[in-house]
Amino acid sequence: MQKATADKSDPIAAQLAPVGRETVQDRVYSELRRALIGGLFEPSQVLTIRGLADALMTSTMPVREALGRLITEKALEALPNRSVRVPPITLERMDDLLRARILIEGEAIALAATRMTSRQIATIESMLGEWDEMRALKQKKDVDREVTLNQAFHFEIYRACGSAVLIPMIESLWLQSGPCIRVAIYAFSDAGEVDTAHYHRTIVKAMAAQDAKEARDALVADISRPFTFLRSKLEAEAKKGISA
Amino acid sequence: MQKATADKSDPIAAQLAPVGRETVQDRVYSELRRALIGGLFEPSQVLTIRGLADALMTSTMPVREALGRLITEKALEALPNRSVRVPPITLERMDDLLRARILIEGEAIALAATRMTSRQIATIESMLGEWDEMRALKQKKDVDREVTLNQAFHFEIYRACGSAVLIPMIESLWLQSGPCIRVAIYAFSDAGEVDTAHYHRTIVKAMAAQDAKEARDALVADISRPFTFLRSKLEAEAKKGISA
DNA sequence: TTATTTGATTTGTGATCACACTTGCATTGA
DNA sequence: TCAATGCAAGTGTGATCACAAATCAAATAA
Repeated sequence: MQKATADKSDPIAAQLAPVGRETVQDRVYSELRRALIGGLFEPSQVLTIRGLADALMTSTMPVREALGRLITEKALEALPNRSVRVPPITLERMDDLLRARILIEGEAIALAATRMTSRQIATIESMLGEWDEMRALKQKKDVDREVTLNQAFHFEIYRACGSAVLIPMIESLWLQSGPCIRVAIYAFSDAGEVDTAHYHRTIVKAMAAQDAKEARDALVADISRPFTFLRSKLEAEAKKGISA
Repeated sequence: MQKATADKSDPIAAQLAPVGRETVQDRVYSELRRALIGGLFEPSQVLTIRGLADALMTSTMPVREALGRLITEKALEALPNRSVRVPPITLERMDDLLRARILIEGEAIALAATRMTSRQIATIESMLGEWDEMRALKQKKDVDREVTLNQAFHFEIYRACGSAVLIPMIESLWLQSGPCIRVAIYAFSDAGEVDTAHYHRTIVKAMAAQDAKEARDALVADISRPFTFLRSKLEAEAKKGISA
């Protein structure tokens, strides 16, 4: 029908952009999302529409829509000045985020534990090797790759939980805790060893055994670590910097 | 200049809208949000930007931003046609939503159980009276008022949980389950008695006793009811309407 | 009659413009 | 010297326009 005519009249153009031509607005949204999860923006940093539009080489229109969406996800914050910024880190907010993540991601991994196929388990198992590989040449602390790999590992599991409701909520939580995590990972690198691989190994073992409770506990230990670390760091700073 | 002259020439107008002039976009967003939670849109209904702009007496600009925000909250659905619609009801989605609501709202009420002030408990207790009052003159089934009152009751409790992370998630869940709930309440009204007040009374009793476990159980019973009812209704329809 | 094509209308998307408000800086006054 | 006023640049918001894609309808051909 209409599709047939389009195919007949211009099959080549249809081939070039066959399925879902992505809109500029989606591209901008994904870009900002990735930057936020990766912690490329600093907490309390203010973002301007025109500034981002220039940086992303587009007009203001897609940017303002993307910012609006990120604000509703609480990934950004709308100030009364009508300007938007990355939410600042506070101890209360960190505890709040961690509690929500334990609750929801814990539920997701428990669901996934009984649903993951051996194919999917093999996938996350293969990801463990990349940590060792990265540790081998760790003269350069590649924080970006750490963040990316960690994200891929977790969401490969969460996707298996089979809940179209929980997964977007987890994405929103990662978006909100992104800036904190980046700060924590930097602090980690200074402090000592990055033993993410160990925690992930424990998770994989539990998933392979289809042990939901064990998997949940291992996950809680994994995601709590950067938060508790950053918490002690912030408390120490607050103690010595009360004057500020 | 333009501002100074405006302020000097018309200080009274400045008084009338002094503090937070709300943007049109926020008004549109709130409006659509209320309509969705209240179930004023039917599942699978498609919404057009220009149509809503006309209905809300504004241009397309605020509407498209509001729609974008609602899509990221999964309150609306973006079709590959680039048109948006209210997500259709499926059994899988209903179960998914109910599980998430039990998980998150259950946690919120458990937190609130230990934090509610006697002032807040008095508030929700006073809300019980409104149910009786409404039942007294229930010749006309006022679904809108039921929805509003139910929402006010629950969120008065959730607000007390003290989590700036959980509450937006609960709002998102209500947004997503709004269309289902409306259908369920209509079915309720046909089927028989609306005994929401009984469930709410049990909740208030648990909150007054600061019994987190009891409160969670009572809440689960309350929010599960419309879902299980609608579920059986949908299953019956699916059984007899396989041909369709 | 039915299927196909073609043209008109509708719709989303992106860009641009106009306006109001905020912010920051410089000039002016005490 | 310091505070206050006034001006200018910057920013968000809303409206409008231009364009491409989709949808619908009528007309035509098989």
